[in-house]
Amino acid sequence: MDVSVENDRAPPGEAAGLLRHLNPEQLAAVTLPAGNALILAGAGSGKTRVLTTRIAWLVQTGQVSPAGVMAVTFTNKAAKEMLTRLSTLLPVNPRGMWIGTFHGLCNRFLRAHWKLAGLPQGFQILDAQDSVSAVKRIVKAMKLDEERYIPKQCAWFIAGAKEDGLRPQHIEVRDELTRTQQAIYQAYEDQCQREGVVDFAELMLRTYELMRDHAELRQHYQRRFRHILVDEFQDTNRLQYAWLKMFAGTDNNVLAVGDDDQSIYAFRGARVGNMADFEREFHVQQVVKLERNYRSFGNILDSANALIAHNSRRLGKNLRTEAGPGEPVRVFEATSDFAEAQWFLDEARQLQRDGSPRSEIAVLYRSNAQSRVIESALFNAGVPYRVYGGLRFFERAEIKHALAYLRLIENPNDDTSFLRVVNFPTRGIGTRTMELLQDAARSSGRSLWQSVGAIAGKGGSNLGAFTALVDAMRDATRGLTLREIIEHVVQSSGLADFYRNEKEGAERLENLDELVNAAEAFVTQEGFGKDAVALPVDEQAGRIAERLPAAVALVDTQPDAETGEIMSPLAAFLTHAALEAGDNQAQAGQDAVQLMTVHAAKGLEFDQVFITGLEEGLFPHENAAADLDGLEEERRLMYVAITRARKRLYLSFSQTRMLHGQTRYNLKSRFFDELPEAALKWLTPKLQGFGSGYARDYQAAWQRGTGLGSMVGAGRVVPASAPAAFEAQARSTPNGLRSGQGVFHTKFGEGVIVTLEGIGADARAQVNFGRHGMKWLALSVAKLTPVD
DNA sequence: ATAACATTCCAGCGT
DNA sequence: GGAATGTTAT
Repeated sequence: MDVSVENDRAPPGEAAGLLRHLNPEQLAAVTLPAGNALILAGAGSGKTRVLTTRIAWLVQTGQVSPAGVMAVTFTNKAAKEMLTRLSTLLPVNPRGMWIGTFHGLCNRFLRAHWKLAGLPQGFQILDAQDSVSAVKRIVKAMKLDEERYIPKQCAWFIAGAKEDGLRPQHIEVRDELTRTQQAIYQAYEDQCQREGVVDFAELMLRTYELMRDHAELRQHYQRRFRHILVDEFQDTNRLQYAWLKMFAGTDNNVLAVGDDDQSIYAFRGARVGNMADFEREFHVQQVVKLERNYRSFGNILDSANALIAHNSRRLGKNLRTEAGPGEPVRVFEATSDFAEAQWFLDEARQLQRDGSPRSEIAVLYRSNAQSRVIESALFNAGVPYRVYGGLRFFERAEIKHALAYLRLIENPNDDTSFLRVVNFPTRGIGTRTMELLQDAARSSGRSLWQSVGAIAGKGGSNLGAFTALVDAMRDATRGLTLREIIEHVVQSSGLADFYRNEKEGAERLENLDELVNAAEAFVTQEGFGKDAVALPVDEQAGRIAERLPAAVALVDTQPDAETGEIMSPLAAFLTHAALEAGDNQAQAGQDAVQLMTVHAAKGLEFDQVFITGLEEGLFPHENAAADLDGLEEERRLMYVAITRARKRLYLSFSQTRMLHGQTRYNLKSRFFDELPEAALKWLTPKLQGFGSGYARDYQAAWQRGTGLGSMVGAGRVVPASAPAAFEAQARSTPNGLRSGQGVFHTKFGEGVIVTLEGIGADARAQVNFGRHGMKWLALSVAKLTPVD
């Protein structure tokens, strides 16, 4: 099925056609001569186009066969987009190439070499949740204090260690804390190995180690992938960089595309420094800068450029456009998060009336919790919207339950899945029984499943029934289609009945139906099985295998004699579910307003973009604003947000906001001071700040309209208790100060009163001074001047 | 063993 | 304002 290179070698004319629409810099990047190269690609400069055209050009000019290409991305979306675009550029089936996310490619690699990697053939992948609960079990089993060794933090520590390429024995033990962390890491690793599961970081590390330790394997892959292209290079971590070196060897060509100004993942180990290291260690001769922006108008770009100029340690890049200044950047100050949402709603409606599709209107925010207020406003107004992020489809509880049964069918030793559903729906297996079982498993070093027999006499009859149930599922589903398997499991597990009787179960039942649909879609997706095992297919057709030393079995797996499948559809689907958490809402196709975090917006663009919640403590986030590195990453995040907009950009902030269930008073973000005044248009009077007229009107309008906020249909309930925030704000004290008031302090500068306490000489105020933090001040001493 | 209730903690981004 | 835990009553 793979087409040989010779047949695809295009006439020169066709290759030239590929290049027709490129600007000079893009053209230079696409047609770079052999060698390693770095492309500094600014936002909206046609980065994906350059990457895909480069691949197509290399193939069409006969410089590489499709099988010799590896292209790595971070997100599934980016990988998919690359595949789609390539298929329009090339007459070749791009399946011969390795195109995917780092983790997806590692999965592919480990599926082919599972034996060599010391994994069971049907190894399963733990997502972040699973990983935390696995650590939790360890901490419990080791009888450690869960307050001190917080499972989430331990999981974070382990992932961090792996991303630095460190195994437990490499952890530097300095004190009791690190000693215990090391022990937890070791126990976690043993447990994963026993259960035949790997977490995300393990996919990367195991692949890296396998390449490092097996010369023949390494040579094979280094001979195969002549051209390696890496997208979003600024987001790579230490391990990914080492991994890349391992695949690249010394003779191959690596094209790294990145933008240091869009590095927003340092918090999870990304090293922008990899770009400089790459330039040095890979002897990069050519650095191409793409600075021509085809996305945004001038005012938007001016804002982005001015903002990011406040960062130090940049590689240096300035976006420019020939599109003219366009609309000014509009700035709005709201009195509350509710008012902010209401204002957005009004603007969005106006934009719609002016002819914009809803899907071209995006609301961006720093953290997921902020979506709720905006959702309420849209929901009450009946405006369709779509939220990205938050709870993803495969992360929903009911879906994870169903997947757990399916995983047990594939691999009964998966203790995480066992624990998830052993008593769900409830079948009379309580904590006492489970403790017995876990003790038995621990002392014998076997899985929970294997230990069921050991405690058979001690009230374990229900346990026996459970394993019998799963065994029966396995028997009953043998030979069925994936769809039938899932339908059967949802029924026979009792999940369907359970949710049918639940009050709020209707939506969960729908999701379970949706799971069946997802499976169906997965199966019909062309060549799903091949995707997981493309390597053997390549080998069968290819020439490369002949050159391989016999010592290394390139592929551990023999295809099923009957079906030719190397992986069962079920196993493949479970892998898919773990690696692609999926979208959270399946309202695909409908024209809807887009809601997402700034992180999720990276790589996307919209005609109209609203960046909301631009307040000190929120954006920049208080956990990041403390040190320079953190602050600079926040600024890059803001840069990413701004550069999403094509035509119009709106920035908004609010004086008050509900957070942790209570009202917080925030100052406007320092980023406003870093934007060019000439590009901005304040919709509310600037500097007059607190309680300005426009904002009040919106507030009043909101209060009039509320209370009617009845929700239609089943689903979430939207609180109608917004005005509470304003009562608190309006409450005055005898000395003339009130909470929510803007004040000036000679030392700390501008701030907002958060709380007032005490009377007379005892009167104290808690004031939020933004970047100077929250202070308690004695009013008899501190000189606070009202600023509005 | 389980359901109903009370309490605590959290809300920072993702493969 | 919600999930996830801990506690109590059946």
